[in-house]
Amino acid sequence: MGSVKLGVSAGKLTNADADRLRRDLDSYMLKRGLRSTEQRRLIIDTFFDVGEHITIDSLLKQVRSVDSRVGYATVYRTMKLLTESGVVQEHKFGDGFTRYELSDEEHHHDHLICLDCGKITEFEEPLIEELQDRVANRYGFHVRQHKHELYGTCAECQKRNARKKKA
Amino acid sequence: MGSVKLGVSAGKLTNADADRLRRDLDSYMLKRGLRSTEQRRLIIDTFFDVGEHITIDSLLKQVRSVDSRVGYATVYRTMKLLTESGVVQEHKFGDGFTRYELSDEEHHHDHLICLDCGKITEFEEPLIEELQDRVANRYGFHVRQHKHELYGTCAECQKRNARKKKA
DNA sequence: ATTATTGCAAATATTTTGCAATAAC
DNA sequence: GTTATTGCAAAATATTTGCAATAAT
Repeated sequence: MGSVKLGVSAGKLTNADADRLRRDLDSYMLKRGLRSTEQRRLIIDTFFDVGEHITIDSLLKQVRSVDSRVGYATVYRTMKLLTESGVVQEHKFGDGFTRYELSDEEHHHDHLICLDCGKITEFEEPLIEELQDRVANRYGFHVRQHKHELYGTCAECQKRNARKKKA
Repeated sequence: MGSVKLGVSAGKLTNADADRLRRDLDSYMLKRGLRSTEQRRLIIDTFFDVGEHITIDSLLKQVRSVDSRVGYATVYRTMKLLTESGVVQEHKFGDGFTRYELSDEEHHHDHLICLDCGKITEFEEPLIEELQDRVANRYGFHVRQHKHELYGTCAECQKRNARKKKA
């Protein structure tokens, strides 16, 4: 809502990466004869601005602060479109809300999810990916996508909890 | 349904492990004054028999083949009880159904999920767990649980698909 | 002019819950 | 006898869909 908008960042991606994704999306839409509507542009722009792990609800709120008439089915449909185009990835971290983030093919990352405050942190660990491939090979399994999520308590919440205990 | 029942196995766990889990459950229920009803016994016995990655639907079907009057809310409530006691673990593999399996504290395992046939295979890889702990340490993150799932195509489905392509 | 898209409301699908009846302690 | 548990139906939750109106091509 009253949040500070930078209008520059798209999460941890560089502007060049974000631009590439936008071009990917354009060509995807062109190929299928999909149309560029006011709503889609607004939703997509808002998402690229806010990025990182946003929920439909939160995205809709931001979108409606600009155009209050946008329906939530449109947001769902637009995010589905983005997902199908490969430009964004869906995540379900178990709180019941689907979250979306821009794809980053170069640097695949996974997630730490704090069960206390909900904060989501990204991590990269190529060695894990390597071992994972080796495991898949053992079973002759062809990996198309994967999910590696650590659930627990983030550093800040641990500190906060320790303080609370003392008091 | 007409499936072969061994009446022995509880997935990959040994009988000793399964027995320990049952004792854990008993003491958990005793401590909280929870009651052993006919329905609960039936549901729990059926689950211990069938085990591994079963869904509520499938479990209810098996239970109803013995006692057709059991309601599905009872199955949900019983599985929630088992989960809260720590005896079973819930998994959501993304097909919309929650699956349950007996906890195995000794040998933690993760999953390969075939997107073609739905087969779920377990794997163990202590080195990944180790690296994972190291990652968590980097962030001062305290891991309480984790999820490592590889989605793709299993060996059999790859073969089957190759055959189909030829034909 | 054709047809993709929108917004609404209704439908889905899984899980949860309120409540009166029942059964375990 | 007290209170946890059951089964049913209704509610809750997130997402999807049918459809008439609208807008992009």
